[in-house]
Amino acid sequence: MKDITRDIETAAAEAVKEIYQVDLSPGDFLVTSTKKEHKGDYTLVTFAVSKTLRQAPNLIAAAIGEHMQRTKPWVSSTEVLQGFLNISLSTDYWTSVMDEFKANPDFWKPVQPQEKVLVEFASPNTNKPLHLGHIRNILLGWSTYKILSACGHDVHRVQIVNDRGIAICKSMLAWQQFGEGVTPESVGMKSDHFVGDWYVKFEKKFVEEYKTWQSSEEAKELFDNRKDKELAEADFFKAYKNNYFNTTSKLGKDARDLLLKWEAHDQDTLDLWRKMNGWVYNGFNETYKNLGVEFDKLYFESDTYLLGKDLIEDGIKREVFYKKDDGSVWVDLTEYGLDHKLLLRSDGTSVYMTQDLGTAQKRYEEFDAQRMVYVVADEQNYHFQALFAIMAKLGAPYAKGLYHLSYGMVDLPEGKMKSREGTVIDADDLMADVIEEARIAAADREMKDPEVIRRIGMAALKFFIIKVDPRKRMTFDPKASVDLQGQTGPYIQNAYVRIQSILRRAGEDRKSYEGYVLNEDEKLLLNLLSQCRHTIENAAKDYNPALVANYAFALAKEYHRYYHDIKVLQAESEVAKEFRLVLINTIASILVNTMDLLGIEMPDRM
RNA sequence: GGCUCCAUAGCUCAAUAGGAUAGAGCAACGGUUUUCUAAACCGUAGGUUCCAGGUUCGAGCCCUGGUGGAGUCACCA
Repeated sequence: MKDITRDIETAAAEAVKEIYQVDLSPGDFLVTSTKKEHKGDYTLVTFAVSKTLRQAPNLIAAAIGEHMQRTKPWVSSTEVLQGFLNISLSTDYWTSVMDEFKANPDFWKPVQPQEKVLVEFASPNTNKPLHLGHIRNILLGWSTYKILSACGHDVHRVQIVNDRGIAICKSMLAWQQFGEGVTPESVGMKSDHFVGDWYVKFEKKFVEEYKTWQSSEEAKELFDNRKDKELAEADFFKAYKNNYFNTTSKLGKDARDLLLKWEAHDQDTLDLWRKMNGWVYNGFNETYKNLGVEFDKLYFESDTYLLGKDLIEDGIKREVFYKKDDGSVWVDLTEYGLDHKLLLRSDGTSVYMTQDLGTAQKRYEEFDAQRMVYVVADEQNYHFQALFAIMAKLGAPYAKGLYHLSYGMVDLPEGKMKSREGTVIDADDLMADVIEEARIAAADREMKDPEVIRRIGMAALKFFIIKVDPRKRMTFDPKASVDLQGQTGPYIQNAYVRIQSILRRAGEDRKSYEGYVLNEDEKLLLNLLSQCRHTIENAAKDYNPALVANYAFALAKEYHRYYHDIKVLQAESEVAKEFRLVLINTIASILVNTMDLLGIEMPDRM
């Protein structure tokens, strides 16, 4: 497989060995694309090797350049600027690069020793429908799965569904008390939204109850006896809300009773729980389908929340963990720069961490994965540091392969999304909106195919989110997310569509392009194509799909310019036309493949 | 308050591993279509890369100190 950068590095190493009698490996050199304002295709940077070779960078560059020109027929000319050696490659070399791409349709895929990898993403709670934050999570998870698969790994997609706990009990209780037997069907509502509405209903009723209680003697007395006399009444009751829920509230007690009954396997409660969660899953599945994602295995918290206790027992025996007098179990993570973490409550029940330890172990046993990736928002950074540290301390064989793909929260132009203020953007609404915008934009165009319009709208949405570095917090501007021009998904789709249009007219018969002399734009495009593999490699190494997104955009941009300047079907010669047809066909294939890594589908016309 | 992360054009984002004169898009202004799809292309304008030091041939990137913002620091999940 041709690797231009590697060829240059190797040639440089050879030159250094002959001229300086010093052994350097190809990896010791830095090769970049030559800046547009200078002559040349690739640039060898010699500053770094200057010390080892004990010579000025410009002299080294000159010497290597001279040697390359003498010994490598594929180097047509070189030029030295300070420590930069700008190298121009011969036409033959460029043609041979095109030959290789043509002969190996998989040239863009990195080749890595296969590993078994688990990617966990989505992982919703079952009391509310999915929202914008889930979309970022799901796109990152899906794309990570795609990218790692392209690298040759065996990747499995899993999620853990938070299907138990007080939250779903609130929805259940509200439906039970105020629902009068309505169902999603009877009211004609998407079923996860239906359950979410009962959760909201509970909160509303609870706040009403709380407000009423605040004027009671009991509440007044509590407020008068507050520790901090400076505290205003509103602030006091805001802070006391949780306490009220757990101690005084009738609704709070009912909800907690429901949770206790669930834990005691009360049949009626389990039936209700199954019914409501079933509604939620139907709704989720529709959303996943619209997003174009699927999973290999679902873990349910109701199955896993008791896991991990034997790991804790084992840890205590081996004195990795310790037990306090009250019976609670802890681990000391100060050697990792962290704190002491609780693993079991004094009453012997689990906490979140316990469950995560158990789930990781279970997955490892089930999948035998070398790597497990958790796509979870950065608010849980500390949790995952602790989780991984505990695994390492336990000496788990898979500890080294654990990775937290941590991503920043999604903000709106007005600030944070807040469910209490109703500013959370719903996933289903959002998808419907972007598709509707695409439909409106297509109004004065010929294309009316709903499937194409769907792809365009979804491309706008997905690209807008996934082009941003996952680690960074991002601002989601609903207006900008439906843009179809500029640095967008549809812009890239359009580049692909333009190519398809040419290829349709060109017919099937392909002849030789031998002897064709490439222009500068074509070298640039080949150069970009050759970088695809490195880009995907880096994206896999860093778990960063944004790199692929930015690459696809750069390629589309370069192609749009080429399309504008260079004619293919009316080329100046037969060889030019033939070469260009192969070139644009390759570009189309890279565009469709890289976009597929992002979960974005291409239309053939738009 | 401790720890972690972030700060780049009016706005949203880029910038291989420390490499040349920090790039795109949007918004603004001007131009391009009898031509393979104008969801495109070209141009103009826009920067003390938060501040102050340091490291070196070279710093948006590394180090120190500050400023501003976010997250976290539950026998919550």
